[in-house]
Amino acid sequence: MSEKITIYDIAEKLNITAATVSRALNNNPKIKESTRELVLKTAASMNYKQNKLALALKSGRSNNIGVIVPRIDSNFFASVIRGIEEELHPHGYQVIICQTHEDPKRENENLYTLIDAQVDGIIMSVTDVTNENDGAFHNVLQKNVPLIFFDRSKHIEGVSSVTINDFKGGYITTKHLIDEGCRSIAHFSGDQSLEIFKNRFLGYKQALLDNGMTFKEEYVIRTKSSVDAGKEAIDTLLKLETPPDALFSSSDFAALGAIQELKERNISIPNEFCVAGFSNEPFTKFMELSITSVDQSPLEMGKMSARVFLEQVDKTNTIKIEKKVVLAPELHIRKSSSRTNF
Amino acid sequence: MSEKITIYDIAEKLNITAATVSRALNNNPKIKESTRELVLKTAASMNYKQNKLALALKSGRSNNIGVIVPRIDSNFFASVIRGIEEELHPHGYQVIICQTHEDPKRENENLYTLIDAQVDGIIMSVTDVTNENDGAFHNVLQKNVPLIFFDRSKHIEGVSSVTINDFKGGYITTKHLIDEGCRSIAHFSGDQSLEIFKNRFLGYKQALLDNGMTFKEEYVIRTKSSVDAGKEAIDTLLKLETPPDALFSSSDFAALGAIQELKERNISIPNEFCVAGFSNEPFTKFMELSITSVDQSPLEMGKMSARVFLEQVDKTNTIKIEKKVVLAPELHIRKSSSRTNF
DNA sequence: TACTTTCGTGTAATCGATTACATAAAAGTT
DNA sequence: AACTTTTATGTAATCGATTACACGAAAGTA
Repeated sequence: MSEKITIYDIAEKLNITAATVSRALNNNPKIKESTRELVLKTAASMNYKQNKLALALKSGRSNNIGVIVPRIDSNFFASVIRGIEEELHPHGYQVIICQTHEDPKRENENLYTLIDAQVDGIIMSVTDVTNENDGAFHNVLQKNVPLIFFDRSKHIEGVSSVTINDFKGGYITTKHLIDEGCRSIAHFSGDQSLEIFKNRFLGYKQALLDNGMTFKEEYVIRTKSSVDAGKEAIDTLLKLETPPDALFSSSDFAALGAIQELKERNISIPNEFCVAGFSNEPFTKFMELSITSVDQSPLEMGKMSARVFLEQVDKTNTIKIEKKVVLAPELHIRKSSSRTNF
Repeated sequence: MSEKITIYDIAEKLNITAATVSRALNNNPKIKESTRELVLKTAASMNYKQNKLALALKSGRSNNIGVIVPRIDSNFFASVIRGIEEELHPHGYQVIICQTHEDPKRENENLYTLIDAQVDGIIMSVTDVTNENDGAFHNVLQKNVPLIFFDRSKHIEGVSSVTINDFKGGYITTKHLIDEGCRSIAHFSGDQSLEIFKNRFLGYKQALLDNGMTFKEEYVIRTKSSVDAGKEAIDTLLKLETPPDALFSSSDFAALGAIQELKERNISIPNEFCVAGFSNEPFTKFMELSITSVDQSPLEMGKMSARVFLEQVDKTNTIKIEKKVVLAPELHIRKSSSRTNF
């Protein structure tokens, strides 16, 4: 019933060799037109399907690309993956998904597994920069498999990356809050070992200094990216002697937590307190009190990563290309920080 | 540099044959303990990695499973995929993602591509039941590749499915609205050719009838799953001679649109009007006016689908098993429909 | 001692497709 | 006619691993 038709079956039926069949199917110009047509017709009638595994083994290319993300069920990562899939699909690549759950061990394991599976490239967002076990990464590079980081990257020679300008994201958001009249702006930061959070913080700080405002260490709180973490953090800030009157959060979820807590205390947003987040999660624009946030254009990031991969995949044996693409962040100003008009 | 170490390299180094190396690596009991240890040690020192493609070609199993979804960047599908990945990862399977964008042509194409890629199984959510081109599906079944539908399924003999009890979801939600004192409940439905929407509608209708309320055709509106579609639809309803005082929407997004429009008209929720959605999208619980919604436990649905696949994958040559798993929906009651206490 | 088992390893086919090289037939050239 | 070139196809190796079968050596049995 489930007969697997191979080129040998076709060859046998037509009394020719598999080599001829293969050539006919691949439009090799050395094949007589009549035989080609005959082979093509026979192949179709026998419902022949090329075995990609055999092809992959022979050619050394699997036409699969691995994508490693902390988790897939976050709007940001899902959108990036969507971008990657859409850009790569027309080129015949399939996307294999791996999750790390922020565990460096899983990250290494995934890298090894993907290499074992002979993927033609790996696009990933790093989990933990402090992961000292570079072995897995070097294993990838040594095998000449193109490696591309997106969003969260690591400094490894010969590795391309697609990120957004997080510094600018932090800067323009903070500047916006200043423009709205906020005078003491706090910041929720993330794991400072990750470049993205460090740069958002640096952009925030620079914007303060450039606009004649003082930077206060106590206004910077390291939080996890969750609603509860945001509630806790804002609580700490409000207990200060001189509490802030605005917040730039590196996480939309933490920003939401802060907003919920502020409302609880009857602090009016945006009049008494302005809030801005980061990532432009879908809910930020759905809220009644919509939340200002920085968009990272994840779809574009995914597509760009895929394009960088495509550029590299064929040249992999020549020179190591190291391409750093930096996308521009886009601030979406919404009610949570709009004192002027809305 | 990027030397690919094979069992032949190990064999050569040790002056034995590749067969022996293979057997040693696979813990074949016929191998002398000393040789096994020697091979294992040498393999490790040479950094040998088994070529999965060769293995796949030989064994006919790729250890890849294909997942087809309309789109990946929706919380529901992303969560299902997460569940699948987490359940299958320990078994050594990799997950290949395909998107259909609700296009039956893409659906067929993806099916063929996955079969070409020799996946060991396919887990999918159908795009369009009216898709008459069953060829792709039968091609899968004929090749004895386990096929599992989740959420949106199609009636095909020999195909297992994992769904939720949408009828019950519609029923309990409608009953809840009745219990809150609503007397004329409207319904936003989706594409009635999809079982899920038909069943939610039927559950809604039955709940009305069981509770002595009249079912009105004019209260049922077919909408797309978007905020704008919800706004439009509620507008239509409010123009009726006797407008409804509650809404059960098959889509959270449409429910949100309705809520935004109701607020615009200063209709108080939940006092004057109750709203409930479906899918339990993250934003429904984040809103200040949180939205009542039916949870479909997508993570569990993904895991269950994966388990059904695992059950079938080995028995595929024996009897065709057709397993229908139906998960229970869970109503999350929130502010948008809670008149009593919150 | 002669014969049978057991053990450990080698030989070679196989999975399905591609392709360098060889070769026979056809066509072109002088 | 003799020779060269072109065309179309066949032969066989290759990608890397697995495994049925074969076989020599060691061990066990009578």
